[in-house]
Amino acid sequence: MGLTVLQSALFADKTKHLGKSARSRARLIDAALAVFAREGLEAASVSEITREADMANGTFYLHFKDKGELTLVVALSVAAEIAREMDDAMADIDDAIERVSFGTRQFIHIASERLNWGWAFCRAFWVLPELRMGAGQYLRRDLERGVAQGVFSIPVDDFLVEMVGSLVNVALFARMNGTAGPEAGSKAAEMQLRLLGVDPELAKRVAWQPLGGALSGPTS
Amino acid sequence: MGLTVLQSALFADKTKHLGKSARSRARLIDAALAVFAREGLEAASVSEITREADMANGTFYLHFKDKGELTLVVALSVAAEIAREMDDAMADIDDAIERVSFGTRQFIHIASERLNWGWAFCRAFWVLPELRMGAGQYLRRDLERGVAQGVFSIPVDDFLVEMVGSLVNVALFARMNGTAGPEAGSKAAEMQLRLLGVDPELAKRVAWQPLGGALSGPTS
Amino acid sequence: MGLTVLQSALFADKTKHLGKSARSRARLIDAALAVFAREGLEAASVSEITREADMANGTFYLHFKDKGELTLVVALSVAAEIAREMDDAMADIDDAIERVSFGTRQFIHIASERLNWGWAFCRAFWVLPELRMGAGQYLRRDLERGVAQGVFSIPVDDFLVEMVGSLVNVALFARMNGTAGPEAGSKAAEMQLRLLGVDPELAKRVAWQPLGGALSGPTS
Amino acid sequence: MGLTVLQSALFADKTKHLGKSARSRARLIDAALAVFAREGLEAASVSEITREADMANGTFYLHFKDKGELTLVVALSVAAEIAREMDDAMADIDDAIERVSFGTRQFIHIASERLNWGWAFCRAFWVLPELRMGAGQYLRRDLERGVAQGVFSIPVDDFLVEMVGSLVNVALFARMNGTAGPEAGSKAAEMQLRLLGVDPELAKRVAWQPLGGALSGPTS
DNA sequence: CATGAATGAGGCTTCATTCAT
DNA sequence: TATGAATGAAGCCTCATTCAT
Repeated sequence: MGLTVLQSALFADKTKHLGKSARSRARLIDAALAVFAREGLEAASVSEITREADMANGTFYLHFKDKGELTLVVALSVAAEIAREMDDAMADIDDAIERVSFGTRQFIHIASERLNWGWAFCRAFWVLPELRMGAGQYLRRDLERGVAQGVFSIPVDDFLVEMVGSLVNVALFARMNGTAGPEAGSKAAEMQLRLLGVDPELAKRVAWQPLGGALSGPTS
Repeated sequence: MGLTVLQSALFADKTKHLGKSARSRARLIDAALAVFAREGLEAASVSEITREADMANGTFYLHFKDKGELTLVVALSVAAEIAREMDDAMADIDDAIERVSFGTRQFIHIASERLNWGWAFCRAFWVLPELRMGAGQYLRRDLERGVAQGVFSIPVDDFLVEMVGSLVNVALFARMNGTAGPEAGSKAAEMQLRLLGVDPELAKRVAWQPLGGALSGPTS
Repeated sequence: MGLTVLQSALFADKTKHLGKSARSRARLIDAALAVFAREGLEAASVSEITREADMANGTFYLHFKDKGELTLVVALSVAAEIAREMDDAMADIDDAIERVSFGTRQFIHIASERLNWGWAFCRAFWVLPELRMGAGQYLRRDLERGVAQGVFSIPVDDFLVEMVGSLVNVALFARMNGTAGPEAGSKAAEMQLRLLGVDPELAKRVAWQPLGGALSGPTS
Repeated sequence: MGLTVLQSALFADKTKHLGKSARSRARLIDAALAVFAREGLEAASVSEITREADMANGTFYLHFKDKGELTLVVALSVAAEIAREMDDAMADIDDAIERVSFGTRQFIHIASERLNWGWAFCRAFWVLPELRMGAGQYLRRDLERGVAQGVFSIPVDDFLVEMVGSLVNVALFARMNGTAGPEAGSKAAEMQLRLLGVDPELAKRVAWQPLGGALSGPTS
């Protein structure tokens, strides 16, 4: 299960039925993802993105007001897509402990497997508050669920969400780096659960249990 | 105790007795800190830094080979200075739990109190591996101490160090943001200790106990 | 027949039928020629060239990777154009003595008559080995022809080619200087022939004979 | 007899008896020679020259008004020194043919043997009219002598001097390049003599005869 | 005389953005 | 819609020269 599952045109593929304009826009988003992943948000230039998308330089501004707008759109598109996939996969998990564990592992899995997403996400995370907010929404609900279920022993507030959420991003970063292997997700999940007050034994058990068919699921 | 304690020329102040060149260099470091804090590492331009330092553009290159060299020097200078101060303050703490707690709180305290240091550190953290490494060294020793003392129940490896370390940076970030108030340090420390396996009650007690005279120490 | 036959846009003129981009590129080449002629290769700055071409600074890099690339392109364009014209004019000259004489005279004539070419060539000659090589190819063939015809009494090698070739450049230089008048070509040709072993009387006769209609040829 | 006879401080050595100022000046000239030889006239920067001379940057302007002044002084110093040595060596040669041959061979020999002189001379030759003039003076006298002796069959004028003189420089250039070996001097001399009207057989004999003790003379 | 820090103009290059086609 | 040439501000860096010590 390597990192190099080739998979281009993630967003463009979904717009075959839409107008030409929407398709161009999607192609730009895909290209931007690739370039962001390669070079980072600031280092990516509009011309490189359009070159990657096989378009003329000026076409960019028909679809986006700004480089900044593109950045946002790309990040949120990725986040939304990941969220959608995860919602699907997690729809019938009730236990907050399992949800947090599965969510973290699954997220890291998806992001690192999907070409360009992992890096793009890492690169954008600390720069785009919108991204952190968006991701935080999901996490927060599970944390609150855990408190309600009496399994997390720590009050949920923005700060907690940021801290627990950042652990996911840091683990993803290590994964992309090569600093950490495929076990990064489990390790991160275990740490989160310990932090949240789950018994260490249980945390380890849940975080390292096989992910089930979900893994091979909607990876595209 | 707000964030706006005016305090310019942190490094320049220490070089009054040195040659003119060293003083100019220090002025550049201070100016860079200010600009990094305002705009981030990449967005800071040499001309803006020299303008901030009231120098001619070319003077910069008398003191640094490169913008990259400056970046490194600034980050490591700050890190070294913080490390020095913290070493002093922590010299006689033996208990690993206390060390981790005190270290985290004190670090956030110092960095957020010193004009520009907090932001500069946050901005540099994810961009400069050297910085993460350097900070990690210190943390790792305390984690290993905790394992040796039998108070931390999780094996120490690079990944753990990165994760626990990142919590400090994330908390500092929230502090600088205004997302978190002065209690950020205690909150972060408490979470770290929980993650490491310290009993939640103990973690809370240690993380929130008064910091002692250290706080009023060398904050400037 | 002075040196100041106004004649701008030598390359641009030939591209009226091509795309806008090619025309801009040609304008840059013409401008570069002018600036090279005025200031020399190294002293010419991109901004001065674009100013001469009435373009924005950045436009330059749409057409050339580099100042170096431009330099080469300009030198080789000129050389190629001169070579083309000379090939045309010399196609039906068989006698090596006449070829060398005519080539030298014609070259100096063309280069000194065409606005900027003379100086640009002189300025580039010692700096661009590619230019010396290219010019050397042509000369060498005529030298070898002369040996084959039994009229040149000196073995042809790289060194000889460089020496004989440099005489052309030196004469052109003197012509541009104003040190030498329009007779520079004949004088240079005569010296070359003497050097090559042609009888002095014959050398003088050939080198000074009227150039025929060629002179009034494609000087534009 | 390689090109790498180490020989630093050519001018500085002669000023031991002079004031400190004169010695510094001479050190700068030597340093400039080295840098010119390494990088060319325009590429040499004042700071590199002073660094080579182990002096402070500003000291330069105590000794020279300008970078341009230095350039001139360096070139003329070298020329004067070479001329002095050659005058010595040629004092008792009467025959113009021998003088031209010996002069050319000896000049190339000295310049290519003396560390830095060869390159510096080549690099300066086309840029400094003063240098060409100076060298031309000497050559002209021998050419006129040859005409007077009835051995050169071509009228002496500025143009001839430039052409014959340039052959020396071109040969030196090829020598420095590595394009030509130690025989460059003889080859060049032979060509000059042929050009001047000397019988090819005689030209060859004279140009290739052993140089005599002169060679081992003042080469350092 | 000498030092070496400082200056600031100017060179090369990139890039977000506009605009005529 | 799309193109791609053009723009010009801005970034990094070098270097001849000046000046306080």
